[in-house]
Amino acid sequence: MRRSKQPVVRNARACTVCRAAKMKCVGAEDGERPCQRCRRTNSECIFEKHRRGRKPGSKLSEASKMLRRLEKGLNAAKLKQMNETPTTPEDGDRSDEKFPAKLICRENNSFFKTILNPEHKSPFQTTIVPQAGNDINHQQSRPSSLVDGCDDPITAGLITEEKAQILFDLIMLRLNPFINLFDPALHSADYVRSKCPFLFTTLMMAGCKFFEPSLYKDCLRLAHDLALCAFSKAWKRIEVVQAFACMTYWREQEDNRTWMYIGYACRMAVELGLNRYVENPPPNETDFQLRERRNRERTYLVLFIHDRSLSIQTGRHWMLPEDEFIRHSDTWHQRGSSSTRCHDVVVAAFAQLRRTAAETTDRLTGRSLNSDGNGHVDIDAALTIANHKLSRWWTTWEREMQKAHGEPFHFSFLSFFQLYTSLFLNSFGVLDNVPQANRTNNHSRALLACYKHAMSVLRIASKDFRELGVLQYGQETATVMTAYSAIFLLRLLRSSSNELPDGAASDIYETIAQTAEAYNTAAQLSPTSSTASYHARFLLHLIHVHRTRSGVSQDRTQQDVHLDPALQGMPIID
DNA sequence: CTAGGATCCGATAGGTTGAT
DNA sequence: ATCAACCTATCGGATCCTAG
Repeated sequence: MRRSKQPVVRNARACTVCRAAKMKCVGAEDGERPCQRCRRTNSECIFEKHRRGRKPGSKLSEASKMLRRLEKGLNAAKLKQMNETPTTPEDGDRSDEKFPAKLICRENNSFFKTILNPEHKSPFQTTIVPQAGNDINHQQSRPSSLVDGCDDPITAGLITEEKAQILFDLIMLRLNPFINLFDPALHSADYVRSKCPFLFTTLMMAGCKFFEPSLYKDCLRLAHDLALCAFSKAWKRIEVVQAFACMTYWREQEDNRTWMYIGYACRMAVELGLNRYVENPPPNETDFQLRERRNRERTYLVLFIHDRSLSIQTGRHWMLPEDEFIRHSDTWHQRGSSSTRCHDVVVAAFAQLRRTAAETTDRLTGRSLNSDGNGHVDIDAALTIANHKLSRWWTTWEREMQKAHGEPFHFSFLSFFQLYTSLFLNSFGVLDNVPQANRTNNHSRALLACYKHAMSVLRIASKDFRELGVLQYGQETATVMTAYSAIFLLRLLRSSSNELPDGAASDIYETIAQTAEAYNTAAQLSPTSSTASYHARFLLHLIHVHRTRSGVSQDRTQQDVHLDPALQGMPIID
């Protein structure tokens, strides 16, 4: 094209409005005034940080690399090499202390390496290579009940329609409050089944995990078959996005496809335009259309939240940007039909919580534009702002939840995530490598905040959730949060016990033990789900190792390091 | 060097206005 | 009502840009 003639020094930036309009963005060069288009249309002229360049661990690029290798006949050699190379989280350099995955992996590298581990090769990657270039669009409106030779639990004869109804109700009642992805008024068993057998099967699988253990294994197999089918046939619809998300919420330890599933779901969500922001919904929209639109929006928000949580847990870069839709999500819960749903309040609240967390993390790790340009990061200032925002967040969302007539669970749930976020962010202010003599007031303020928040996280799990009888239904994220809190507390005890309040040591031990006990009780309630009992043993193991290391006997430490509660079938202490 | 996101040209659809 | 002229929004796709 003619543009290639001279170097065209253009600003290389377009505001969100021009970007959406795909038009040249002129008139905002000074960074002060809005651009011509925004001035004309009277819209907010916002410039976002660009996201160009390859993303770390891009699955698509892996797939196309794989294709090339196959073409060149190097397939065998490369596969062999891959099998020999152990999976290593690649970015060892960046703010190593702060991401839960890194902390948890060091404390106990066998239990969590599967939960959080990013990179294991999935069978899909090697067996199914997406057909690059082949047309995408004609699969759009599929699947109906028995597609492509894949059964759902009903056609497979595992579950009767009546039982499916009951399971569905239980899922909506017990599991949905943790993920807030579904609208029971829209998502009936029939609706989901007619829309997408993959989602239907995935939900049945989750339901069986807790309420019909004898069928769990079979349903899980069907769900995996359908996931494979969804990959290979490139099904593209919102229910597939939801199904992939659901595949990760209550997964087993040995299943390490979280990143791949969520990555795929995020990509599809964007391709489907689930994040399309409509300021004014069409005037003649029926209630059903409204629910379907809200369903799309909710799915995107839930994915955004999940994506950011994973990013914080693992230190990987997030996939979904903070776009216009997300920026307007603080009132999303109010834009439903008549009365506000508590579930929607949770979704809107969490989206804001993630925004604050992301913004602060960027600032703390120096990725933000706001740091002073010399690479210096003012941790204390960033934490002051963050803590202020977090307490405002709580005031706002406690009130919104009251307006929506939330139940005790909803308040505990909001608090659980807020406290964890506070813990995570304030942990940036607790620097182990600074000698105690050089530590400042800010340091001990952050340290005490972490102590308080971590204890509260564990108490919500061990008291509130336990008393409500819902601990076992919590998704993986909740387990990771309690693990991180416990590990963090024990680390504080080891490195800074003299800065903690009196009796902190016994309080910490007791609280972790109570959490373990609560998980143990939860485990009895859902016998096929190994997650809760593994987690209980993991927590007890932490205390045990900590006591052994810091206490009298040190001759068993070597052995303890290799003791893995996830693999050993025995209780660790009494 | 490459993948994939950003930019924005240019074609076009659809709306508005004024002359007939 | 019909039509031309003009205006604006939309979006496919060529090209540019940047991180891995």
